[in-house]
Amino acid sequence: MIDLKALRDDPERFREGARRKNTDVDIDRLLELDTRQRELSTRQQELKAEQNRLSKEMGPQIGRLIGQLKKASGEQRGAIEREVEQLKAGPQKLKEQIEELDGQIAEIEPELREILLRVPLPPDPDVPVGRSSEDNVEIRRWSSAGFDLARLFEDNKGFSPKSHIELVHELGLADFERGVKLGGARHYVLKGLGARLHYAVLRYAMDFMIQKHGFTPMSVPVIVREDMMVGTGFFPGGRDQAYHIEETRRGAGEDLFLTGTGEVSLMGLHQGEILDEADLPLTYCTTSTCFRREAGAAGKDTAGLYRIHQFDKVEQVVILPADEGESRAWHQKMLGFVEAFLQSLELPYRLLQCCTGDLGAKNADMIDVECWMPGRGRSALRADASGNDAKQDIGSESGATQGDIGSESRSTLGAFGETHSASRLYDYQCRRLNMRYREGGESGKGATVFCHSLNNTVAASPRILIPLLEIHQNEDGSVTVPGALRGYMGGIERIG
RNA sequence: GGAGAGGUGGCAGAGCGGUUGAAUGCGCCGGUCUCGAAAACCGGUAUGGCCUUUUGGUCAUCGGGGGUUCGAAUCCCCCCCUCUCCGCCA
Repeated sequence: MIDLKALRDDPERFREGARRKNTDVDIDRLLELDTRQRELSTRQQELKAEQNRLSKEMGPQIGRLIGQLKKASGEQRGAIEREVEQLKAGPQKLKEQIEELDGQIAEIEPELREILLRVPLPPDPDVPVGRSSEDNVEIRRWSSAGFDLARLFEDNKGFSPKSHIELVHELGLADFERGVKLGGARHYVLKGLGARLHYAVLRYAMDFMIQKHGFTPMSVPVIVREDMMVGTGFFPGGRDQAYHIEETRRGAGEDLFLTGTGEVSLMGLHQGEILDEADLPLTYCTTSTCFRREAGAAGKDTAGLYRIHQFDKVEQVVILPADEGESRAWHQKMLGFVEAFLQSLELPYRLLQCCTGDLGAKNADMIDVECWMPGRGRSALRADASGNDAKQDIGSESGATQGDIGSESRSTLGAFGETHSASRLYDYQCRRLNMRYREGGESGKGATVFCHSLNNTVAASPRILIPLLEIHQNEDGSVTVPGALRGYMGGIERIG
């Protein structure tokens, strides 16, 4: 949530921010409602002050009269009762006026709140302006020795690559048919060494963050209250993306939601708390199962492990004092962790500076990491082999960007595919979550300040298995397990 | 799942229709005393909003929401959470 005061002071900054983010939000309406709301509540507040004053006076008087009433007889009673009624009449009028204002305020509040929750955080001035992911700007790319991203996979390795779909079929690592039988479309089963590889990546990613970078591991709920979804900024905008557990429909409890990322619970941990500045920054990581409805993605990436309803993800989150420099520095650090992680797995990747149109409401800045997927961006020719829908063109949807290799050969193209996303949010999330710290430490008298937060993926599997299998495949159809994972695979060096 | 007890300030804990934003203790901050420290004593110590140039004023908040009342931490309703006992169980 943005700071309403800041919006009053400089509405143009937020109008421009929304424009750059390609977001349609009626800021003038918000200002209008805000002004009206403040007028009404100021007036109401004055009435309440008067009411409180009267009440304090009347309390003892009425108490005394009621005492008399008990002892009084017949005629006296009537006189006393009338006196009490008279006393009550004054505040009664105030009460009616207050209630009327209450009604007026209640009328505008939901709309005000709804708009306020949707006003995006303005992007930082150095974020390139653009409309969609097409306008994202590559920052740098990395590739392991012996693999040249400027050349085709074939030219690098001397053979034509298989897609991960073919590989998991042939090596018996996944079972899509039974996944769909169990959970419907976009479900899958990882089996045997496929499952083992999945867990190996997750455990390695977790240890990487804990042991190398001192992050605190957490095991957190994936079922959360609506507050948490709103507080972390996923609602109301992303309501369609979350699975909704409608407990109230069975007449009990409150509705709950399945989280689409560990970020929700990691950030929600300290909701409503005032933290000790000495404890900051808090650095947390978690492995959690993530659930996404993929609403609006019908027909996209229907085959394979790319876009699915359920996956596991190691997520990193940092909560720090409010400081732009710190925020920027940590953003780079968190990206650095991911780069080192991918390099240790010998997975070529690139960093993409997301443009303003691709940021989402809560980010001031966002940098995506995309891994090179040699089997991606290929036409139906190959996908056909796995018995899946032959009409789709896997390379043309958002989230994947065609390699700039310039080859016309459809069977050997390859593409980058998004595997990580590093967000910098300033106080947008912490303001919603009411998560603060006291300046100058625990015993200080400093003001309470909203924390800043950042988050980034460490590894999301099975999506990360796509480059892992495709990059490390061998000509004989086997896949070499990168050295970093062997310890988590019982020493297995090669699959198949 | 059944029965009961409870949720109050940083913590513990009183209050159970009016003068209570809230006793008291602990903690914390400042001061007195002291060469210094401790002890003792004195004073201070919630969060948010709105109005105000400063000073200050005012409203809201006693798990959350709604209601009764001139007036609610206190009464009523719904929900959430915690604890105890019984039952069941990974």
